[in-house]
Amino acid sequence: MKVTIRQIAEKAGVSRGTVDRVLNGRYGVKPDVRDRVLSIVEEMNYVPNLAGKALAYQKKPAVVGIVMPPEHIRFFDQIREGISLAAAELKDMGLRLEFQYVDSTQPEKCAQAVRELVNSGVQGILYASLDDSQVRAMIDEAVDRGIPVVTFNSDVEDCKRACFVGQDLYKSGSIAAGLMKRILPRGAQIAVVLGNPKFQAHRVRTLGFTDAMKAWGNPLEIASVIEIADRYEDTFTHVDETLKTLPDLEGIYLATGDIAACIDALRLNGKAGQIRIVCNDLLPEIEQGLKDNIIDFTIVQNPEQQGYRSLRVLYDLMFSGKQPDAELIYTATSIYIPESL
Amino acid sequence: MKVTIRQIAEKAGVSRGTVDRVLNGRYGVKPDVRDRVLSIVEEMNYVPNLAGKALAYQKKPAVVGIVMPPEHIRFFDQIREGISLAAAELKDMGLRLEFQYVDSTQPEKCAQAVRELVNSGVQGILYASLDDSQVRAMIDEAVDRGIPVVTFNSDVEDCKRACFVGQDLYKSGSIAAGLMKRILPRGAQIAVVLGNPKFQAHRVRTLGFTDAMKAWGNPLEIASVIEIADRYEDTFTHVDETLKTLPDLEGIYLATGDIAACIDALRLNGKAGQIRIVCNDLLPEIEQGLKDNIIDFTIVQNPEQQGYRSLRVLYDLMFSGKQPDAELIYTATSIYIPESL
DNA sequence: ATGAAAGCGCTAACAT
DNA sequence: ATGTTAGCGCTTTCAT
Repeated sequence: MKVTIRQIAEKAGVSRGTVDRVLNGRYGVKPDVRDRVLSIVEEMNYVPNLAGKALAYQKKPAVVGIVMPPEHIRFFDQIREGISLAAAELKDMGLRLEFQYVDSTQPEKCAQAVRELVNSGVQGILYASLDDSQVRAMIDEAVDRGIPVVTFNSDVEDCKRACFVGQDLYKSGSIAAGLMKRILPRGAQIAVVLGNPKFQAHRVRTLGFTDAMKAWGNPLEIASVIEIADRYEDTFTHVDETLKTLPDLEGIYLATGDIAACIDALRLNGKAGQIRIVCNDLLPEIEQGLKDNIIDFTIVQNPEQQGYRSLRVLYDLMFSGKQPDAELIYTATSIYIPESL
Repeated sequence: MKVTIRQIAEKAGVSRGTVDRVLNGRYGVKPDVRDRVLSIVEEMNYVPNLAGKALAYQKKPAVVGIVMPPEHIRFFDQIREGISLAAAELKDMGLRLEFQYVDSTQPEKCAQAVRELVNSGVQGILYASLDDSQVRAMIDEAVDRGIPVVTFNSDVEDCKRACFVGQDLYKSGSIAAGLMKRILPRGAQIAVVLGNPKFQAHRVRTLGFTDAMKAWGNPLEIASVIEIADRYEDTFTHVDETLKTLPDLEGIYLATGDIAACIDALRLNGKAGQIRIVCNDLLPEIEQGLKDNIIDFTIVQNPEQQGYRSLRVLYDLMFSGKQPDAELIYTATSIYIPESL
């Protein structure tokens, strides 16, 4: 049978209330009693019963603050679905979600969102927004105040967050390289649309791609790396120019960037369907591109799983004190073709 | 605030005990009281609180019986991991797992396993074994006795099971076709190793593959379909013979069958790495084949997710009475290349 | 046939 | 500083 606080209390010769105080770090316990209880907890391998906790939390559920981009960012739709699924499963487990939608281009806004959550008394935070020094500082403060933080989809590095749930970006780049190598003849010219080097995701994917190519002795020729291609116009202009400069181009890897712009540039140059395209994620325009046989492969990062797992990991942390299995929890990276839809 | 049995009881002018009896279909409630309670339950949109239920079930947890192949079948390792993960999350939710490992070639043994679980009083069953008339009959009996059954990984069709959690086999075949089409030149000769037509998985995958090819106007020539290739010897002999008969063969799709045998046959014929191979799943020999660049692509069905979701769906069914979202719950079908490992 | 009440493990308000 | 106790929602035993 499982160990309960009652048994701990008996063995320690104190009341259940005291054990509860010790376990939840509340003030008002003599240090020696505290230590005795803790050692017994350790010795008996006590793990709290979640049903019991959940029931006790019914009146005032623990609040999980979630910082993420606003609802019109479609990429986050699937992530939100994953969060909803986990939330539905945890509906009676004593937690309540509080969303903070922030524009992820503004560092202060992001840090401010975390600050507000902390001040409003949340007991756990899920964060998917900008990686910035102000944000890092706020996350560290939250953790110091005993509020666990889990980042998802895009990480905040070098801070005290418990873990990150998201994609292995480097692997994503390597996979793209592997695909290109398989579908193009040796020596073919390709271009890489890096996107914006300020973003870790763009950089690391490109690195994974170029490293893999190098490791294979460069079976393909990376004839152009297009940077600063974030918005439609940038991307269109750059891709259009590249297509004109490099008439023999046979493939494009979009580490990210505006896919619609790339497709439009291809179409305008009469190259749609002729140049092999590998990109990331599964937005509506990418599904269309796959169906139209303009995009050959897209590499997906299981966003629903990212939402689902991050909430579960945080719940475990908050209610069981269970540390995540790893600091970086990667969701499966898989390859989609039109037939996958 | 949530509706509780207490509120139902008040509104119906009965005691909580009576409401409980009605909700759990226990005998000893006058029909008119019963109806009144039920209509109020309906009207107030009552959903049981899982923490409350879980706590009440602590003393004698509900037993989930799991019928699956024995532990030495490595393919099920990942599925077992998924089940374990779900079980860990549900550890305090009032259930206990009871495994029944059966040889999935023997219909009576499989049916018998289900029978024993039912007789031993389990309250839910997870089944992943043979699809057979005896099994179907036993599953129907279980369901008639109020014990929900969920099949996973391989379905049992035309029976009263609540749902199936597993792969979309037809899509898996189409994806294989899509890959072959992309990596081979038009008109190339390929072979399909069907495996054993007795198994639905083998048949349906092959059908998905050939249907897709047909729909595209047969860009590749299916020069040979190898049946009855279950064990090493069969597969080796057939593939070896095919390689000798068709010297121009450029690709092989293994809907299933013994991959090691296929690789050995390729090696002995000096064709390893020259003929493009697409297969299924991620067994150790397939990982090796990918790394050695003998296998080009493998199509994976997310077995861990199958284990995880099937247990969660069954739990919802048992404790919330929540019907699954669909009768067929498909886990993601994704494509792996060596870089995916 | 139905009501009353104890108990599942934990928390928190109240006592001491 | 520590003990006591009343719930949290549901099941189940014991009365009636």
